[in-house]
Amino acid sequence: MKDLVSRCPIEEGMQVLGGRWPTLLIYYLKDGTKRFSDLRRDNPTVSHRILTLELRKLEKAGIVRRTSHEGYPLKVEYDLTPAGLTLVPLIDAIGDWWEGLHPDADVDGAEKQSAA
Amino acid sequence: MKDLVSRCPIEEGMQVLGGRWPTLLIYYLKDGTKRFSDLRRDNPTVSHRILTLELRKLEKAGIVRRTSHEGYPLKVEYDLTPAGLTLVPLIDAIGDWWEGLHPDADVDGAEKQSAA
DNA sequence: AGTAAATTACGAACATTTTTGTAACCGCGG
DNA sequence: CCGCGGTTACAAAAATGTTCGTAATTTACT
Repeated sequence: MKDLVSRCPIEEGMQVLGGRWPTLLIYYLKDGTKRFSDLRRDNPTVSHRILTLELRKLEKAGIVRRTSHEGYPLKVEYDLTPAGLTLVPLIDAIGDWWEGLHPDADVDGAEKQSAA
Repeated sequence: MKDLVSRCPIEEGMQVLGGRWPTLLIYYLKDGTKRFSDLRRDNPTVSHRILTLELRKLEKAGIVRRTSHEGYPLKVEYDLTPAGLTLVPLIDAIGDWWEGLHPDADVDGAEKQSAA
């Protein structure tokens, strides 16, 4: 997603939220403050480089806050900003919408038996 | 966005809506039925191949409906399904949220003079 | 006690994978 | 011969992953 093609706030917002990780990260941060390594452990499928990049992007967008503590061992904490918190119900709504549209359809192919 | 890392409906929904085009297309279709070439003209920055792909993805997701008319010259019409229509206010909400978070901040670098 | 190794949170270089674009082609009618 | 609405093959670009290195402190081991 290199650049925008319009000045639509929807497009701008989706550029930040659009990828695979942003909503996931927001969801993990919903539970409260997390350290970088916590987030790494929470979703091991994201590389630390991308995790860093995504967190920075969310930080720059004003969705998460990064708090770097001085001492050693290093400690950096991430949590949602107030704006990030207000976003949560909105992406929740999209989840609900999707769930209503595709009721319990498993996209991946697991759990084939529905009525046992 | 190759595959999902969770069975979260939010992630599944975002996988469909996530790119640059889906929300744009939904917005153009909000105005009513459009032909393929209309959509091409509406956003000339998308290649026709990707437009086809995106439209098909949205169709498969149940967001847009594709109606192929028989005769010649060819005529294919696209419009939002009821589910697609219910989605509109949700992505609107995201746009509003973003706008509230970044009030008239131009992300691109244009109109530098704010207080003339 | 002294040294190697792990942890912590990254940054940078390079490799791979995924996405998007380009160009050509299709059948057919105006 | 172009336009409609695509599809296919190939090419470019973008996203993501992998690996190595950093600074300082704790832990592990001998």
